[in-house]
Amino acid sequence: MNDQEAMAAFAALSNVTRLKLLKALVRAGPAGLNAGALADAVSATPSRTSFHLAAMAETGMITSTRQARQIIYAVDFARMGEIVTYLMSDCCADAPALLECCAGGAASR
Amino acid sequence: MNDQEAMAAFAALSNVTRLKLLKALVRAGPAGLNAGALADAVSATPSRTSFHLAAMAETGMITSTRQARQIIYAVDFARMGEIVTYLMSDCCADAPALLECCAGGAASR
DNA sequence: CTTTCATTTCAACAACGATTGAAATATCAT
DNA sequence: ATGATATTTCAATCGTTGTTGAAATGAAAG
Repeated sequence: MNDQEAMAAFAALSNVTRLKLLKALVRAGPAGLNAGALADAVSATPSRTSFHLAAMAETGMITSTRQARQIIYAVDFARMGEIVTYLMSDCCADAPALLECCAGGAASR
Repeated sequence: MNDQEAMAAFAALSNVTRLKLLKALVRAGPAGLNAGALADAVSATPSRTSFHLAAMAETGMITSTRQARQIIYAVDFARMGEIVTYLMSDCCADAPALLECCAGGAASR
């Protein structure tokens, strides 16, 4: 994960529709959801949903696989991990004050 | 940290100049750096630098304090921690696959 | 092979973000 | 006060991103 990839990932996270899509996909887990269901979940038109899903897939954050007539999207958790890691180490140089939030923070709440 | 604040933070991270500024400020640590030094560090005009610093300060990512003629900027590490935490828990629901990157990942590399 | 369903692509337009250079503000020294 | 330094603000411009609805693609069913 280089700076450019990371920036693209952050850009993907800075839009309401895309953030909602990610949350819906996280909730769905590895099984994923099809485009139509996602459009419903985030109350967006098919075209708008497709546009944003394509943007997210471009960053590697999510994957897409065709299943008959539908296209199933799912979170790539490994890739999401890379993004968090980038933010912690590459970007913030493993600042001690930041590592705390991880040690006792996210995991335990 | 709510969704809107988080999105603003991610937007702040999705621009080369701002990412460079953050990295420079992380390197500088709690002492921070003045606007001029930051402009030099990231090879940007004063006006451009000021514009982006204001955007970053708006998100709470950095703080600014006047010291005589200069304005010193510094990373708010607690706030950065909140951003990481948001990404891990609020956004990704503490997905097990993600927590790994934190447990053995960022801290040890 | 036509119809139906699911999704994407496209073109047009509106909204937003970034860059530039010049002018304004703030602080200190003479 | 005047001048010098540090930084911000402003208006103009430009490129990028988001939205819309209509048309195109792809896959299955009759």
